[in-house]
Amino acid sequence: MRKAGTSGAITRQAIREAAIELIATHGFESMSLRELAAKCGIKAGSLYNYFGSKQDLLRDLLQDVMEELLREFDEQVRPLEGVIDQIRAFVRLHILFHTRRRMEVIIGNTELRSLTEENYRLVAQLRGEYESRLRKIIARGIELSAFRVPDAKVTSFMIIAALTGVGYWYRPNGSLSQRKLIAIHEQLVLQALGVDPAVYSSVGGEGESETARESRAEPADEAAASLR
Amino acid sequence: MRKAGTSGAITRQAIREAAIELIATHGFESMSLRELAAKCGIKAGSLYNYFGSKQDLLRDLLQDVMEELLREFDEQVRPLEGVIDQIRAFVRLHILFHTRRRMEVIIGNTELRSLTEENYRLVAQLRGEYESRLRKIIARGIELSAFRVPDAKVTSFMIIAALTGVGYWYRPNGSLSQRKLIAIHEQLVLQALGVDPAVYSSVGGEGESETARESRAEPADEAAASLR
Amino acid sequence: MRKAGTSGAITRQAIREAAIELIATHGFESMSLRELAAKCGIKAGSLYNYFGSKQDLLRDLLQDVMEELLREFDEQVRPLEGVIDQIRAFVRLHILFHTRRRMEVIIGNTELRSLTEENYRLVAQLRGEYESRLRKIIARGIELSAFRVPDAKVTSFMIIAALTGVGYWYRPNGSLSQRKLIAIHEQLVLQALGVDPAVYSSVGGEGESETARESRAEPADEAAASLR
Amino acid sequence: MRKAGTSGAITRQAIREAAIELIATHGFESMSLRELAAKCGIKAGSLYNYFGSKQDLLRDLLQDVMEELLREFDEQVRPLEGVIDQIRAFVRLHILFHTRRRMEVIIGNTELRSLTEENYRLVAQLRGEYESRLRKIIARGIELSAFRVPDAKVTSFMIIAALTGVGYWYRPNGSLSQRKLIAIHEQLVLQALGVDPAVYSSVGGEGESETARESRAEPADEAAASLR
DNA sequence: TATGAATGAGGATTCATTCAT
DNA sequence: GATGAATGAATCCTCATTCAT
Repeated sequence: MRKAGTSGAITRQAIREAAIELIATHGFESMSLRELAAKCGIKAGSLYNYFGSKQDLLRDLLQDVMEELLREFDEQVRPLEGVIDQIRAFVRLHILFHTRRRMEVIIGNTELRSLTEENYRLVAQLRGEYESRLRKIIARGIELSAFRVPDAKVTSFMIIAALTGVGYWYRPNGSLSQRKLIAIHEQLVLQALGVDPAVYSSVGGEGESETARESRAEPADEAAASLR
Repeated sequence: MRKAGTSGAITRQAIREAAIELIATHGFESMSLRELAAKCGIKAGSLYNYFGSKQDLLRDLLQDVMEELLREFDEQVRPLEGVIDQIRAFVRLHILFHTRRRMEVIIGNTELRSLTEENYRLVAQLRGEYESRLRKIIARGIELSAFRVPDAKVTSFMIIAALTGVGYWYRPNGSLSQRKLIAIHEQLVLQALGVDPAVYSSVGGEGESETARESRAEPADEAAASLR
Repeated sequence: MRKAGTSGAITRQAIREAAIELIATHGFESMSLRELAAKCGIKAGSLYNYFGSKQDLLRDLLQDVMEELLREFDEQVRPLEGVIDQIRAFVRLHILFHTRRRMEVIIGNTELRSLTEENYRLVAQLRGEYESRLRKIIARGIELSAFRVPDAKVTSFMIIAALTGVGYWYRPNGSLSQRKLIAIHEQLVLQALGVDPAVYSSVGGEGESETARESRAEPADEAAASLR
Repeated sequence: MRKAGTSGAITRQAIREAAIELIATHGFESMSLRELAAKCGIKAGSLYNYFGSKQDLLRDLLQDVMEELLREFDEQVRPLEGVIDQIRAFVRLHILFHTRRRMEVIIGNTELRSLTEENYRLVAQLRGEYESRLRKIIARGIELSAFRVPDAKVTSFMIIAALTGVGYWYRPNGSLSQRKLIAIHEQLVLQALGVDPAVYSSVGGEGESETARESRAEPADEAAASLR
């Protein structure tokens, strides 16, 4: 039977959003399809008009988020000239993305293990691609003597881990603005890369560091690896 | 009936180790008690001689690992005098702990959401304690003008996230030794804190930075947030 | 919406043929209407333009095949004079029908249990009719001393079972021609009825028995009660 | 929880018997495990203490019945000397087995299609073995000129089909005794094989044919391919 | 201590069927 | 005639847990 006034496209979007929230908070295995369906106002069986299996749903979510992240990288980071500007743009992109779509990103980190072997490879390849792009920037910065770090690969892992962590404790309505958040992490990352403060502070402008020092940020008391 | 030669203590230890491995690789919800029991050579029902419920088992694991981590912090970091030495010791402790007991640590990050409300509070409090200790070091470093970072809290989160990431890609038999791993991260963290290289390199000694630069590290190709 | 160029009659025939094949190979309960629809190039819901329910479809198939069989009996067997000629014609009819329409016939044997009580009675009555006609021939042959068997009813069941079995192992492109198949079974059935070989061999002509003895038949290795 | 006084062995046997009856009457696909469990006085989940899957249960039943049939063949038919005595013993064995264990035998014929490919091969091999043994007797009889039939393989299929049919219409409490049933089929089969009546009637003794002719057998009105 | 047998609740998934469009 | 979207009931199966033995 078909409810009057419903459209497939609307239901599809509702499923996507409900799934993201449920998986991010309870975990993929803990999310029952009954629960998901209820959140969308349909019955469990009807979900199968929209995906082939629970596993397919997860794969779609993880793949989509990574492809979107790569697309934004290509738009916002790749075209820039200097490595310092690229790192700045990367920090900005990563943090904005991880706060704007934090639930999807958490799923992307936490639920990899719930993918089948084949789907895992598919998504891991995209994640590898992202890390690889950062690594190339760092490697170039080392060659140009702009950065002073011993290992591009380990450094790229470290930066991604550091920035990704933000998504776990950031609260949308907290007192720490995204602008300040980005400014703080630009400084931390550039310092970690061994960039001379004289160089980067003159570029960033806007006096974020002073502002940030005054900020009365109230992030979560612990940086849990899960939502609550 | 009791199998000859088995002692409760041995079985208890076997359960602990098997559970850590299963949870780290498959996730807590995905680990069935039948599977766990089979790995220990007993039947599912017998597990209940060793714990009250699956939830209890998880709480015990998460609590134990955090208490041990705090104990090591008290021994190895707190007694030191200078904030730079303390940070160095912290990096060393955190990385050694996260590579030595990486599976327990992964569980500690990933399975928080599977704890009941009450157990979550208990474990979160311990994790908060750990982060708070690092934050105090950073705050003191800022006051002493040894560190140049805008926000102690955000910085502590960032450092913990950065170092914790190591546990996800580190492979015990990889070509990157623990010593080098620590050296690299000491440099990255101290730089991030804005410490003058002239200061810390004279202290570290042992020439890690040169060595590390030559290292042919082969960590995993992607830094997945799960074991495989 | 209506696809251009499709006509209801064509779709109706496609459904019939697809259903016969699917039921014969997978069984009625195992055939899903989605599967059936897909085989016909339509969607499941559209099937209901052609039948009232899955049960109706089954009843139609089983009823049609039995009515056709009875019609052919009336044309090819009933008009003959001698009981031996009638048995010969019966064997020929039954085998031709069971090889030509073997899938429908298999359904007729196997899926009776999937009929509702009411539909079962309807189809069983037709099947009883068919057996009853053979029984009457046999009974008349016993009276005329043409046949020497102890029980007409049991004998009729036995002959039908024997001949029906052919449909399960016969392969359309096997090396055993329908003509030989019929000749062999004519001999077996007439012998079973106790007919004097001197009598029937003179009638049959065409020298099948010699030919048949030379045949290099390769039927399936086992006579399974299902298609594969 | 364990009900006081229950034993696994008893439940196992109850499951076997209930499954045979349900599958024979409703079909394998139509038998729900809830229904099966209810018939055994347990809950559906408990069935899995006794088999790995519904498919395993079916395979076990089909395999067991064929292995038992082959065992009885080895005991009762193979040791005999003359081919006529062997055929007699075969008819007796087959009919006794197919009336005594008729429900298992029906499953064996009807549910082959519900086996997975692998299990099908396993059971089909046993069925092929049984047919092959009969074929060898017939082939020897042809060589010895004891039988006059054109094709040993087709004849073996025909005889098995003819005798197997009995299981479908035989009613345990009908007026046709097993002794008479066997006598009738001995006659039909030996006649079909072209054995001279003078030969076999002198051997069989006991005057079954007269007795049988008087019998007022009331088998089912139609010989359905399923139980009702 | 350990086990085998049981439970009851819940899991994902499939299905025939309906009906507004 | 055909479809896409929905339903509700049913499917097999798995699970943590219990308890008499």
